[in-house]
Amino acid sequence: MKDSGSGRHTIRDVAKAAGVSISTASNALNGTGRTNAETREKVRRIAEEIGFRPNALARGLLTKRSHAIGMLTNDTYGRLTLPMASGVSEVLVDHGVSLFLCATNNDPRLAKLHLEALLDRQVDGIIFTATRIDLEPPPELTRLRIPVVYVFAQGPSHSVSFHPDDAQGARLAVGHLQHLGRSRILHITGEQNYRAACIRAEAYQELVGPTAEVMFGDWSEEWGHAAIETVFSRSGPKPEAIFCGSDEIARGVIDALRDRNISIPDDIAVVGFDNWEVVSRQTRPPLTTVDMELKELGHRAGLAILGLSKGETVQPGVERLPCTLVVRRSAGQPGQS
Amino acid sequence: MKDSGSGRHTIRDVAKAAGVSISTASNALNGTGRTNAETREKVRRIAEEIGFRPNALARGLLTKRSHAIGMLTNDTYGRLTLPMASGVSEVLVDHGVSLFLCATNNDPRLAKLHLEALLDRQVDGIIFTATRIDLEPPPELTRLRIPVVYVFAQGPSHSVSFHPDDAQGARLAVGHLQHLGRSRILHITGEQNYRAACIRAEAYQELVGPTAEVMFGDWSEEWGHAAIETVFSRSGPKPEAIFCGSDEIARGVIDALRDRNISIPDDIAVVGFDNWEVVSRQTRPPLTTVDMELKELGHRAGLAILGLSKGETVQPGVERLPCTLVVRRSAGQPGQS
DNA sequence: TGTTTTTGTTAAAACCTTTTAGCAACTAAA
DNA sequence: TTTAGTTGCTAAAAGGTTTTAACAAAAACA
Repeated sequence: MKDSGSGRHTIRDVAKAAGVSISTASNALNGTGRTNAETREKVRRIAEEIGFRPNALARGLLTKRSHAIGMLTNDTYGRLTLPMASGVSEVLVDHGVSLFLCATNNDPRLAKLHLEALLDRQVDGIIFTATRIDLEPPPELTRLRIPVVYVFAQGPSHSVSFHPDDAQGARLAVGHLQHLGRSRILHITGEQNYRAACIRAEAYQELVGPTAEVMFGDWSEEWGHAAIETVFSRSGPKPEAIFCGSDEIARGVIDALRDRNISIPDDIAVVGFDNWEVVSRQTRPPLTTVDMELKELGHRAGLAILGLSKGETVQPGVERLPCTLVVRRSAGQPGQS
Repeated sequence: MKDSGSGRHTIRDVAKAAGVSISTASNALNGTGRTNAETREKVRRIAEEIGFRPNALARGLLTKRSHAIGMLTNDTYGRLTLPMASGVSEVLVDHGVSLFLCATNNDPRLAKLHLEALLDRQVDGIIFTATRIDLEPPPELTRLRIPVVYVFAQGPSHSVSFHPDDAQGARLAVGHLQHLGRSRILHITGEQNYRAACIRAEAYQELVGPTAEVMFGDWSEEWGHAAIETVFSRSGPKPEAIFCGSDEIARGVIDALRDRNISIPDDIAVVGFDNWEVVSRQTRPPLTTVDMELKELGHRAGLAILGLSKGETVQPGVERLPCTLVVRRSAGQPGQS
């Protein structure tokens, strides 16, 4: 079975080898139209034999579905979007859909360039991702004729978006601490211009009540250190527990507490947020933290964009997916409530 | 200018509006064939006006160049491949080429699925990435008619691949330590079945001579701790400096040394490898470490696959890109040699 | 003036597939 | 035996672009 010119076999080769017309071959392979069972089998066998695979470009051109979707991500492959993207990819590949990855580096010019390229390629849909709240999604996105799904990001009012349930996650963490009998609970978290930080802080305040105190800073380990410095350089009662806005912050907090010979969790219990294992597994003691189930988030977003691109309707609005609590040793033992 | 059916404008719309034939429009837009300067301008102006953009599927179908390349990556978005991928993407987008991201999760079935999808889409080339040495690239890769570039991974003998120059990076680190007057230098590194680990270890041994000692383990912070435990639980002279195979290991090492009240860098100087800023910036003291210039690596790989896909020839073999040393405080002050 | 060259334009083919409409042959009903 | 319906197959159109070959008109040459 010799190559004909360009390389890959076309459906024409299959048809010729099977002694049928191109249309029959197509029908047989796709199970469309009317075909004799016998010829159908024959065509399929031959296609298999010569390793025929349909040209996705030609197919897409005709059917107007490219079976590709684009993902625009503004942070350069942060640890949030990537496990999520992996979840998206998992879902898509099972449906024969491929994923274009576009990193925009927060550069609007680049975002536009990527978006145009995606449209030129006739992608069936776009997933837009951004963690910062102060960066608006490009307004062109709302005027597209293809579906858009937002993850971590706020789309326009009638759009479809997926977020971790930050409030529920915060309640999980705080509730766990309260259940351990701690009542003076401090919240050390990241930048206030991240919506997630605010939502978590609010849920925390609601649960803790008047003694609640939120310290905003940035998302770094350093800030965790600095915050502890502040707390211990001022007078007044010290907290019995600290709920941190990220695992990195928690790591800084834990290190700073250890420097002060404060026992964790006996003197102060600590809970993080992210379950970024490379951090949460390595703190001493290992960190009890909130897992945002990023992969599942990706699954859901993938299924949504897949459905939308097929013309199915998907419940619009913000869907918030539940977080889970991963109990390690920085706040109560697994077995001890 | 009304939408015609499916949505986007076609070159037919441009031609009609400009009062010329489709071929003239195409020639004018692409600068091919012979066209009167005046008509050329007119066509271009009109195309701009109505926002015409050529359908990449149709173009690709005809020209046999899809202007897309695929990236097969076996580790689920590790911190090595991703900055690299970002570099690839940067180069590609400037040439109007898009990137398919395929995460294979070390699953050969998934790898095959992704590879087939990429071929169906007529990608112009493939970048294959894998950090583990014990996992062979799928053998199908060598039989493709499109170019393949390997990064971090070993391709077949006559293929094109890019690696960080691990040996040079190791020499940079060890040389720096020696320059600071340290001679008893220990090397604590990761798994022996990573080629990078072996190369670095060898370069280290060559430079340090008979007193060299390599401790293989895994790539975790925990192993850094454990290694120090071992070193200090046995008799004999202690090292004056430690060259670590990764920043994570270095972090474990530094923490363990601090626990023992050993001053860094005065008693023992420490150098890492990776410059993973989220780690290296946060150790106390901040970590002097080797940067593999991953983005640059991506640039080079992107340019290579781009050139190859245009039919240019690219020097085959393994190209190793120089690492740089980032001097922080864990091994000598910047100003003090 | 007649011949060749150059210039600007275009119709048509090609890329590979899916889908529509139609054709022939056969079967079932009248 | 005619009519209607079914079955299996195929030619042709369509999708949007690039490219080839051809054509007319104008320009250059003899």
